[in-house]
Amino acid sequence: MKKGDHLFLVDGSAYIFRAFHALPPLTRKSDGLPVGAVAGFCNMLWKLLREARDTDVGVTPTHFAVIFDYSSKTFRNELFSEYKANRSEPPEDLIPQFGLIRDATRAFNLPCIESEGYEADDIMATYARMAEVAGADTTIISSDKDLMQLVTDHVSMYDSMKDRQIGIPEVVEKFGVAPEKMIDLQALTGDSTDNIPGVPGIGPKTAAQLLQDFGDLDTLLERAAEIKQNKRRENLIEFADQARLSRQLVTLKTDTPIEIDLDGLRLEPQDGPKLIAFLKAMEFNSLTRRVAEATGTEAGEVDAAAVEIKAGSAARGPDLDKGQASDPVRVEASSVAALTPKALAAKRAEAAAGANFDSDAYVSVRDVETLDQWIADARAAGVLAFSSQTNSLDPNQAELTGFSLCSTAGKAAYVPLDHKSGSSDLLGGGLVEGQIPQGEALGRLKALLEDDSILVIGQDVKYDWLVMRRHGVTISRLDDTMLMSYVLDAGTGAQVRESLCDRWLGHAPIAYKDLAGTGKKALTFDMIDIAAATRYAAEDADITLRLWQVLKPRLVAKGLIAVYERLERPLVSVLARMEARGISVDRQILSRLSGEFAQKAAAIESEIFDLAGGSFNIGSPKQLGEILFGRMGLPGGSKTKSGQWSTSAQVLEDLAAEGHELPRRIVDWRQLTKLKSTYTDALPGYINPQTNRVHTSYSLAATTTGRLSSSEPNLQNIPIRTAEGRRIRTAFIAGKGNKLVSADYSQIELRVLAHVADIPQLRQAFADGIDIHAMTASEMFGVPVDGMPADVRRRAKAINFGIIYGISAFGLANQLAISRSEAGEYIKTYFERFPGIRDYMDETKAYAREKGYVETIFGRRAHYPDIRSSNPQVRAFNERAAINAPIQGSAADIIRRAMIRIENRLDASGLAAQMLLQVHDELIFEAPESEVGRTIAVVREAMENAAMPAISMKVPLHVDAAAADNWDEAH
DNA sequence: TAGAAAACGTA
DNA sequence: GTACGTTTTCTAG
Repeated sequence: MKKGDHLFLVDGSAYIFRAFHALPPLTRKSDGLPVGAVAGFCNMLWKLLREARDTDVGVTPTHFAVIFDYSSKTFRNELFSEYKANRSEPPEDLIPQFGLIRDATRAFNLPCIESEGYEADDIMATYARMAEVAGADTTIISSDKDLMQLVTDHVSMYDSMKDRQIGIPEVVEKFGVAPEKMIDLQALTGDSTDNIPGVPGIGPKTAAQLLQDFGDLDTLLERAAEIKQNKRRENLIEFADQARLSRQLVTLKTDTPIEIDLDGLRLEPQDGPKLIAFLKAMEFNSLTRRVAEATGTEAGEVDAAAVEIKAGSAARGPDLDKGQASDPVRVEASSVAALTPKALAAKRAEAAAGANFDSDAYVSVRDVETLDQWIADARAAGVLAFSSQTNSLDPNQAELTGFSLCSTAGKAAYVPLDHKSGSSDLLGGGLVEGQIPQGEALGRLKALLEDDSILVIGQDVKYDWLVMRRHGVTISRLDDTMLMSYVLDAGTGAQVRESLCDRWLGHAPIAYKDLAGTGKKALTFDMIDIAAATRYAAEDADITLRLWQVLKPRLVAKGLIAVYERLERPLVSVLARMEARGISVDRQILSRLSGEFAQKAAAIESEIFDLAGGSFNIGSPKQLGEILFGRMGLPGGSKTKSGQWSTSAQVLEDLAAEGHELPRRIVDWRQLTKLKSTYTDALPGYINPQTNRVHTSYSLAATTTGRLSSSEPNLQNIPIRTAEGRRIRTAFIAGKGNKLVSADYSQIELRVLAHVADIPQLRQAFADGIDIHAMTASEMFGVPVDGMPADVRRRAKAINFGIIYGISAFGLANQLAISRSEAGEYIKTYFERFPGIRDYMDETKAYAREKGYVETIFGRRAHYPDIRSSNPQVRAFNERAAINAPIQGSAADIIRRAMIRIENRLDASGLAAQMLLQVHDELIFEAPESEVGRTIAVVREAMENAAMPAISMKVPLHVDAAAADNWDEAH
C-alpha cells in the first residue's frame, strides 16, 4: 500500500445492528427468512463500491475490508469483568443474519476479517494506523463514536445511512473536542451500553468543558481539587481510578495481531456471477438486476447459490459467541456461475461473434399499446439500447424522426414519429399515416429514460442525450459502447459503429448511404420509407445492445472499468451541457476582420504577381513551387513525400532570410487567407439561428492519448500566436452581465513528466515556483538564471518540449536550426544532467514493446501495435508517441477529472458560472460579473486538486486564471 | 464527387 | 520530436 491509496473499512458488526433497527423489516419471499439487515448491508456495499465517488466520501477505494466482532469475550473482559455485561440477547430475527452477512461479504469478493479476543474496533484501529504509516488514507464506514478517536487528517469516517462524512471538524462540532481527545472524553462520560463506568455526573458537555480547561485527563485528575463545583470535584477525586480504567477500556488497540496485511486488502474486481448467485439466493431482485447490468453479467444464466442457513442457536454467528465462522457462500458448480470475469468476457465474445442478425424480426411500432409493451420489456430487463433517429447530424438542430429500442439481443423495434411522405406525391411532404403522436411517445420515453433503474445504452450517446434534452428528456443513467471500446482499444482503430460491429459481431450493418443515398441528393431520415428505416434503426439498437454485452464484461476482465466509469462516462453529460450552451460570437467583429484581411491579402496578391512576373494561383503549392523553384530558379529546400518541392512556411522563411522578397510575401498572404477562410469567414456560419451562439462538438474518443477533440467548428485551434490572429479571439464574448473566465494549467505536461519520471531538479523547481526553462538552461549550460540571455533559455525550452515529444536529434536540429550533431550533443548533455528522464524513456519504450500499450497515471491505455514494426522509421515514430502518450494522456485525464467535478463545485458554492469550452489545458467559463472572483477561486481549487485523491502528485499543479469581456483579454 | 496531399491553426 | 481539425488544391474515378 502506498501514498494515494485509499482504504475503506466497513464496521460490519455495528452496521448489522443499526440496519436491523433502522430499516423496514424484510423477509425472503419464498420462506419468510428475515433478511432486512442483509439487504441493507448489500445495498450499502454495492453503493460504496460502485458509486463512492458520487457520495460525500468523494473518493474511490483501492483497498477494502469488512471487519466483524469475533466473540463477546475480549481482552477488555480481563481488565474489567463487567465490560459489556449488560448486553441483552439480540432479537430472534437478527440471529440468522449474522452468518448471512459474512456470506454476503465474501460474495462481494471482499475480505471478511475477525480476530479472536479482539473487537472489530481494534482491528480497524490497527489497519487505519498501518495505512497512515504507509501514507495512505482511510475511511471507516461507521458512525460509532467509539471510533472517532481514530480520526486524523488521513482517517475519516463515513455514515453510510445518513450519507455524511465525519472528519476532524465534525467530531469537534459534535463533541467539542478534537478526535485525539475523544478517549479522555469517553473515559469521563462512560458508556452505559458498553457498561463503561466513567465518572458519575459528568456527561459529554461537562467533559468537553473540563478537557478544554485542563487539557487532558491526567492533568484534570491531578488538579481536580481546583474545581469549584463541589459535587463535580468530589466525584472526580473519588472516581479517578474508575476514569483511568474507563480510559483503558475505550482506548482502541492499534497493535492487534493481523493475519492479512494491507496489501491483502487490495480491492479485487467484482466477480459478477458469484455475487449474483448470492443475491439471487437472497431474492434481492432489484439489486441483482443492477449488479448484472453493471458487471455485464446475464443474470438469467446464473443459478442461485446454495446458502446454508443455520437455525436457532446454531445460527449464532461469531458476533455473539465462540461460534465458528460460517461457511463461505457455496456457489454451485454451475458452468456460468463459476466463470471468472476473463472467462465470462471470452464467452460473451465467442457467442457474439457467431451472432445472427435477422432484420425481418424487427418491428415497427405504430400504436401506443405496442410501445407500452416494449417499454414494459425494457423495465423488466433494466437495460435498454436506445438510438434516436433525426433529420440532422447537428444535435443542436436535429428534430426527432423516430427512435429504436432493444433490451434483448435480436429483438428490436423502431418507433417512427415524424416520417414524411415523398415529394413526388402531389401532397408531398405530408406526415405518413400510422405514427404515434410525438407528445404521447415523448411522455412515455421521458418516464423511461429518466428512470434511475433503467440503464440507457447508446453508441456515442452524447448525440442522443443532446437531441433528447432538446425534446425535454434528460437521459440519466447511461452506458456508451463507443467509450467502452475506446477505453479498451484506443490506438487500434476508430471506435465507430461499423468497425465495432464487424470486429465483435462479425456483421456488416446496413450502411446509411444505402438507405438515403449520398451527396446533395441524400435524403434526411424523415424522408425514408418506414419499413427500410425500421430495418436500419432497429438493427442499430440491436448492435448497440450486443456490443454492450461483449464490451462491458471485457472492461471488467481487463481491469479498465474504473477508467471507463471515472474518466469517460461522467464526461458525457458534462460535455453535452457545454455543447448545448455554446459560446457567444460577435458577427460584426468577424465581418470587419474579414474585410480587413481581404484588403490586405489583395494588396499582397498584386505585389506577389509583380514580383513573380505574372498571375497564378497562390494557394496552389504546385503552381507556387513551379514559379519559385522553376521559373525564378530559387534554391529548393526539402521535398514533400509525393516528390514535389515543399513550399512550407519553414522553407519560405529560410528563403526570406536570404533576402528574397517573394517568399516573405507568400507567407504573409497565406497567414491572412488562412485566418480569413478558416476563422472570420467560417465561424459566422456556425452560429446557431435559435441560440445565436456557436456550439462546437467534442469527441471523447478521437485521440489515442485521451485528449478531447473539437470540431464543427474546431474551437481548440483559435489563433493566438500572432497579433493578427489574436484579434479573432476578441470576437468570442461573454453574454450580457457576464464575463468570460479562462483558467489554464501552467506547464502541466512538464509537471506530469517531473512526477512520472521523478526528477529531483524538476520537482524542486516546480515546488519553488521558479522558471522551469531557465532552470533547465542553467543546469545544461551552466549559465546563472539571473541575467540569462533569451536565446539560452529558448534553446532549453525547445529541449524541454522535445523531451515531452520523445526527442530526436533530427527534430531538435530542425527546431533550433542547428546541426544534427550539435542537437545530439545537447541531448547527451541533457541526459547527463537528468538521467532519470533517460531511464523513464527507456522504461516506457520497453514497456510499450512488451505490452503493446502504455498507461497514464490513472490507468488509461494507449495502444501502439506498430511499435514492433520492422520498419525503423515506423518503429521510431511509435516509440516517440509511446513516450509522449503517458505525459499528454495523464494531463488530459487530470483536466477530465477537473471538468467532472467542477459543475457540482460551482453549484455547491451557489455560483451560476457555466463551463463553455475546453482547450486541452484550459477551461473557459461564462460567469456573472459579480461572481467572477469566487468563480475563479472555486475553479482553481478544483483544477489544482484534480488528481487527488487517486494520485498525489509529486509536484504542485498551478492554474492561472483571468476574466474579461472577451477571450483574448481573459486568456 | 470522394479522398489524398499540403499547408497551418491550437495545446 | 507529440496530439488534433479545417481549408484549399489536385487527382482519380
